[in-house]
Amino acid sequence: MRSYAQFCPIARALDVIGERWALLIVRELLIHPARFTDLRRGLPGIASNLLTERLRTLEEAVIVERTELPPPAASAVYQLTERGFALRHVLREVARWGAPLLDERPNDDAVDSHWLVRFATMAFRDVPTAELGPLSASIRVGPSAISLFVAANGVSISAQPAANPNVVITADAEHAVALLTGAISPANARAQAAARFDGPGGAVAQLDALLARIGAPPTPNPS
Amino acid sequence: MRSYAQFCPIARALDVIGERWALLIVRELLIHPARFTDLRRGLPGIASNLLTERLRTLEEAVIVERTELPPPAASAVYQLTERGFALRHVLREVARWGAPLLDERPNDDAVDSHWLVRFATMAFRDVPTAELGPLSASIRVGPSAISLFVAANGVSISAQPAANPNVVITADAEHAVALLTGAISPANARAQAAARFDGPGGAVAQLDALLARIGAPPTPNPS
DNA sequence: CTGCATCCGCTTCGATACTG
DNA sequence: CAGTATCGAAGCGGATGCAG
Repeated sequence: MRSYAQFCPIARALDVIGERWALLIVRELLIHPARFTDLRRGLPGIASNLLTERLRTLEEAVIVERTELPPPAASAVYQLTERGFALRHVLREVARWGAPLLDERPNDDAVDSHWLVRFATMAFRDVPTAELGPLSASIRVGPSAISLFVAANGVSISAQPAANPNVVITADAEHAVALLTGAISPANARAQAAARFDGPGGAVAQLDALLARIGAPPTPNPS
Repeated sequence: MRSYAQFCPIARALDVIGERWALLIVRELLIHPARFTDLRRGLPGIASNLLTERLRTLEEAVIVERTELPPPAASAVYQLTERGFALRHVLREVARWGAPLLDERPNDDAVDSHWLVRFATMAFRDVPTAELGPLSASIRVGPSAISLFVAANGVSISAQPAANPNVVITADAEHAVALLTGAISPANARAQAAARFDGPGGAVAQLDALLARIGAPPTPNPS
């Protein structure tokens, strides 16, 4: 990409991550390391040569690392470096900003629940669940729905609908993303009628506790 | 821009703000509304037809608003809508991520202090200064330097060096941006030897108090 | 199958010139 | 000052080919 040639942290950042597809590749790798073909699956429409080129650029920028797997699986895996992983903060804000757009123009793109799985995976990755669960929950956002299974050893996420979830959370995309990125508390979301939690009070309380562990609200600073 | 056609808040956001120059235009407008030519000045290298087209796209996306000024100044001003202003959170994270890049490749782009003025302006825009100041400070980052004038009615920022600043803050770009976006406290920055505050203790304490009002540390959540 | 490289038509960008 | 018009260059998207 042509550089903006400006001595400014934003311009410098965009020199590296401003190219088409670059942030979406990072988005994919934020879930877990992936192979070339896995990435293509998650990025419908990308030309293979472009993916090759982007991966090279991201490797040069020390955002992505290419690792050759040992012989049994003669293949290469791409994963984020620490600097690449730091982009989760950028993507979190991009997602928060973009979520309302999903509610506005809900239905012309291919709809699958992959995006919800992604956010749930990121949200619950390192959240402690001791003393919580076992319980199951479903998150419904328009046509998308995923399942959560909370156990003492962590939260597992599935794109399949759960049989009989203890709690069903229903929200629009904006507030689902806000909940899953810690921008809003469950109580607050309910107070605004922005989310519904259907289920027995005890289970809802447990989910509240779980969601509260995702993180603090966004920085209120004016920068 | 061609749409990613994916039902995902990140992809939808990038459909709108992922085009070349788009976020830099928003960056300019975050300081204050600007006219076409003001924008060109802040975006060296942009072609005039591209700026025209981007402004139109951003207007359609309800990020930018075009306002015709009344007759005396027969001109148009571009300013951010609320949705556009909300992009400050995205740009804050982009800046935090990109700041270390400035320290790595310090010196091949045109260097001016405009970028520091921008961050300081954003940082101190709505910060209360009652009981603080009057005092002056200088922030030095490599070849760039700006001046701060703290008074009871607010903080004014200048790209000119102050004559005899009460305090001189010296830091690398990474930590200067971290300080000005509230990602790190002054005490913490000094403890890491990431920033120096030179001046009498009383004045430094006042600057500490000022910087502490910028905002809380970044959200620690793992999304 | 995975991980590319090459070719080609199309879109977007960038530089410059020009106009109300 | 605030754009529009033009045109070559670069980047993108899709198809295809191919080695390991």
